[in-house]
Amino acid sequence: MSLQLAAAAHATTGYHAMAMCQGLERQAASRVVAVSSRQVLAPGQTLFAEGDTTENVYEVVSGIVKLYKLLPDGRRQVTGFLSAGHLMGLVYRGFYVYTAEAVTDVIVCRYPRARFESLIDEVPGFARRLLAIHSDELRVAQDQMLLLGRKTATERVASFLEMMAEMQGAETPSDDIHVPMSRQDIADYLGLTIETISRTLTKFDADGIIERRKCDRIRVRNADRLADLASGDMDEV
Amino acid sequence: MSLQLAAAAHATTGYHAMAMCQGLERQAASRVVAVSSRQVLAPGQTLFAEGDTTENVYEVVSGIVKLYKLLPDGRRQVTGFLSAGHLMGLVYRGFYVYTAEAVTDVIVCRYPRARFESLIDEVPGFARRLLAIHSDELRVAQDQMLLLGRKTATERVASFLEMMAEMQGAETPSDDIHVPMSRQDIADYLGLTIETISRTLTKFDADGIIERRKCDRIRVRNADRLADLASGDMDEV
DNA sequence: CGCAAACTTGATGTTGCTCAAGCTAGGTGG
DNA sequence: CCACCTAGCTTGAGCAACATCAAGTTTGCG
Repeated sequence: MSLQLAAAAHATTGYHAMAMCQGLERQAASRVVAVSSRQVLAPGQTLFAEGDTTENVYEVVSGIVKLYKLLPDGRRQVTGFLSAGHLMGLVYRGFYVYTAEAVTDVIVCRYPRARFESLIDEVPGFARRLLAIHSDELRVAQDQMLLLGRKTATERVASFLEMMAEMQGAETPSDDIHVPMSRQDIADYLGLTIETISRTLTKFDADGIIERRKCDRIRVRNADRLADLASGDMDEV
Repeated sequence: MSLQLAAAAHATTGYHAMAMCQGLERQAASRVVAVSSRQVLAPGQTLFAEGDTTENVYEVVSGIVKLYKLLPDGRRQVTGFLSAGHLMGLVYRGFYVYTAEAVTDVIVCRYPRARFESLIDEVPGFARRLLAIHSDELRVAQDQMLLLGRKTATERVASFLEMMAEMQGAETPSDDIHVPMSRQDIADYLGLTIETISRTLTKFDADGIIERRKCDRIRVRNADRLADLASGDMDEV
């Protein structure tokens, strides 16, 4: 895809500045956009699977993608939910370490690996940008290890709700947060079971911390309380 | 420190090629080494703490370092044990996200952040090298999430023993593996308690999978069995 | 309206935690 | 050199948090 064509394609979709290009000069950003193309996914569709050779790097343009790993007997760990602006498959070499699957309708931007890699050396500031993205992912991963290793079920669910609120910009704190993923996805993300997720949400509702509108829509009624629970500060109520 | 002085300093210690310089040209590697200096740590000594501003990047030269995060009430999650060649504090900007503490006697190589960062743009191939290191750390973090979220105590301890064996090069598979960290460190790494670690090792010993020599020395007697347990393949014995 | 999938709720079970007591090894001083 | 002391490890008994198993209930879709 030529630079012009790519620019045109993105212009028609109303999508101009890839998150990956944040902080890059106009000329540099153009070169990154030039090697990209778009792909649409329906809910449940797999973008790539754990163990596949890394042929592309992807950026989420819209929607939510879940990443997960499996054990031989089917136990699953969701390692992350990605919203617009996040990268997947940025593995330096070899194989994807997780499966990526669309949770909602998703649009991703695809960068072929070979061309993507050459940009690292050619585009000024691009490597720094990737390092920044990577180090942020690592920070999130560390937090998740703390959650999985040491937090209680209550604290995990509270942390999850905080994350979802933040993911949605959390304009008005009293606004509904949208939870598009299934209870099973949440459970596999938090290292719990669907029943524990359900019961914990019921308890939060009873305690006036949240209000359950529909199963995929939750209103936070006491954000402070939720934050305390999430951080593990609270002497467990 | 001038390039010559740095080279001399490292020559006298018998330490020449930093792991960070793997794959860099001789000239490029020299420039990286030039900004570095060494630091020695006794067991239990803290290199930097979670929340400190990132002033240096460190590379482990010898010994073992543990990284950990704390919850307000003191619960602890060890996010990694690092051996020679691994990097710490490679956060793109801001604050360390974990505390780094020496487990054994440790020598680290220190790179001041400001000078380190300028190398990213100046030294050819350096950024790629850092990306490769980063993406490997991310892979390890994903594996650890799977362990913490979905593996049983038995599987976790087996995974840990495998990791320790690999960390030591695992020349002869029948060799002793050295476990320099305390039971508390292991427990906080695996999201378990010291009692569970102890009991699980006792069980492995009784089952002929390992032989406990001393509390910090373990011989693997049945590596295949251990590998099966670690991967979660086994229908639990 | 009816069906299926997803969610909630309840009763019971099990893994790993807590609490408590011995044991062991390594270091210290008499 | 050896007895003592302490920190860390092991072992045991009971318990709690969360999982499992089993109904119900809601939601969304054809």
